Amino acid sequence: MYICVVKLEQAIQSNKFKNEMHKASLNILYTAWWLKTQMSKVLKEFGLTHEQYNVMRILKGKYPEQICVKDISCRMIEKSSNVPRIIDRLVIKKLVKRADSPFDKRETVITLTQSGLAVLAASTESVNQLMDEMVKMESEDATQLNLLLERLRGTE
Amino acid sequence: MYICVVKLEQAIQSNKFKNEMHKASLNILYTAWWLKTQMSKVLKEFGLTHEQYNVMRILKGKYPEQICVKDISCRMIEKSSNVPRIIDRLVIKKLVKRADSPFDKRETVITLTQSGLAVLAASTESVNQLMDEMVKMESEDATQLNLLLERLRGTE
DNA sequence: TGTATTTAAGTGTATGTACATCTATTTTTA
DNA sequence: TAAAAATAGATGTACATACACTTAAATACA
Repeated sequence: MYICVVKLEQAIQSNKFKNEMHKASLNILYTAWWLKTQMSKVLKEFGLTHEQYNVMRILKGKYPEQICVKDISCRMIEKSSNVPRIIDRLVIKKLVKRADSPFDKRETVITLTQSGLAVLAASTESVNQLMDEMVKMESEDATQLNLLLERLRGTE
Repeated sequence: MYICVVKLEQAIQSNKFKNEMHKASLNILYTAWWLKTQMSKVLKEFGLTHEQYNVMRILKGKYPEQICVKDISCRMIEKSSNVPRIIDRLVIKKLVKRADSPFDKRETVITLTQSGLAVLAASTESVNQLMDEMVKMESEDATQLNLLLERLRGTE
């Protein structure tokens, strides 16, 4: 499916919004879907899903330290992600390794493999390139956007 | 799982952002997940998922006119939604009806039932109430947010 | 110290997404 | 007008989400 660049009204074929806040909610949901879809296209070339990529990024953030499943979960953007299952698929592709924690036998610790590091580096380069091409926004606008999103969630 | 109100850095336990735009992307994804999760809690009381609710809202927008599956699809926020399957579940719950189109035998037309209308009205009231309590934002801020999201997607 | 509680991870199920494919139609066009 | 192309919807599969439940291990505490 081809996704052309369109305003929200065109994208969802509606201009009946209760108010600006209602429109903003739909705009956030649509923009999130748009971002994920664009990124997924690039990641697919590396055989990765958006969520698998997210887990790998988190592992890279601590590399070469090992990190347990719970600590990955609490760093996920979507908190209800089922991390053990995402890891299952990364293990099959030999991009990460599972091991028992030496400190707590309940925990499983995960590490990127050499192959995982390589795939992550290559895919990250493609993703960054896509973002540079796709997202046309000044740094000040991005800062303002961050401010407004935090305000919306009531964190200030 | 309890979702407390937190800044992005706390939410994903990271403050390593490549730049403000990178942070904004993650912020959009997180805020979208947060909005969906909060709404889903309310909708669950009515036995509805976020996507089922979205389909019903679209049907309401044209009611009492019937509308075909394709026209629902192109109004969905997430364009890759598998609308026939969402409708399957609404049919089982007798909230919508399927019928053959009299104009084009390939098409299936969908309408809300009386029960569907009632459930939609009640759930919409709850959702609106939630939004009023949850989202603390001035109308001017919402307008600015809409402007920035459109700018990010390159539609101006 | 022994029992109760909590915690970590994994697993089962219903729902949804992303994408490919199939069938029945309608539209195009040679 | 007959064959080819396009379209609408349904369906199959892999992956993910949301949430409940299980098991094993660690921690709390009586």
